[in-house]
Amino acid sequence: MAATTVTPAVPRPAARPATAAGPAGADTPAVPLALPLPVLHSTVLGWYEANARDLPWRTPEATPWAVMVSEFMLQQTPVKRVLPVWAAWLERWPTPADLAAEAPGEAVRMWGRLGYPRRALRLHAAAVAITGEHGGEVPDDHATLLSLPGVGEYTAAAVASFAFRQRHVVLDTNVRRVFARAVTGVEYPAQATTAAERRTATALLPADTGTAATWAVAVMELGALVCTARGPECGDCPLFTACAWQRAGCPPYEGPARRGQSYEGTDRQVRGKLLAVLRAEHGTVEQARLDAVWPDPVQRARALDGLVADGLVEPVEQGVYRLPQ
DNA sequence: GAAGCGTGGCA
DNA sequence: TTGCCAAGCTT
Repeated sequence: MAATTVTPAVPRPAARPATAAGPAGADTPAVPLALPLPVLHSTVLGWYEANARDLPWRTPEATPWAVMVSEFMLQQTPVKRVLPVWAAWLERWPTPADLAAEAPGEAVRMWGRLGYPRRALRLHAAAVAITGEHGGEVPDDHATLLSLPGVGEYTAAAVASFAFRQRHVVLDTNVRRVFARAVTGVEYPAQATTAAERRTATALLPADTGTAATWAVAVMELGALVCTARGPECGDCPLFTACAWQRAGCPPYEGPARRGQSYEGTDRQVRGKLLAVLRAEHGTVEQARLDAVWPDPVQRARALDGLVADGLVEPVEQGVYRLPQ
């Protein structure tokens, strides 16, 4: 990093637009901020050093497996709810082989109420693959990580970056929002990740490997703590004066309506209720117990069929079910 | 590319 | 209260 002192205050940028698409438009990488790259890096990294949360999966003692478990659990679930389950999970299954030796249903049970229990099944399947095909060690390269069940582009980059300190573009919802505001000048990113976003993130990634790894987690943390979806704390933001959205006067979001996920009355809700019964029961469960959770028999049957199809529930005999063995 | 997939907290 | 959001992945 440059010898310049890391100060919270950012030099006041020139009076030209913060973002300038190149002459060729969308195919040209956006010019990142009205801020030299080294200054941007030291500003965000300095902020991170002073404000990062002490999360257990960020400690030096955290194994790659511990990092990977945290990434699975954090897919769409807030940190606060993940913390206790993560700790219990790693106490019980300190290595992939420990989990792989158990029935998948035990993973579903331990998952508790984190939501999206298919993640538990995929984490178990990933542990089986790691144990059987990778010598019991979490793979350290992006492509191999990507081949594991439940590991997509984000998770592969996150594990490679956080657990193995590699240099990868880590694009999650936090990072996308920070760049949407600071670089592009809009309140929210598009629904799906675009090539332009990836170019921007690539252009901003520090060249040094170790610095890049810290940068990735630092930008995520900024999005999680300051540049939040609702009620961002712009007054506390290290990028306040450089932020394109701020300089544009914080224009409200204008894109298509962000899809709200309805829940009440959906199959998802029924699946959740059915699985809650199965999780609480350590043996088999009779049909009548399941029938009690939802009045509509058609929807109930559809939800149960879906759970069976997903491998989250195992039919034992006619009218008897259990978590998968 | 859009839809489906849990759950809880907060404004 | 209701709607929105939370370190996405799979089909």
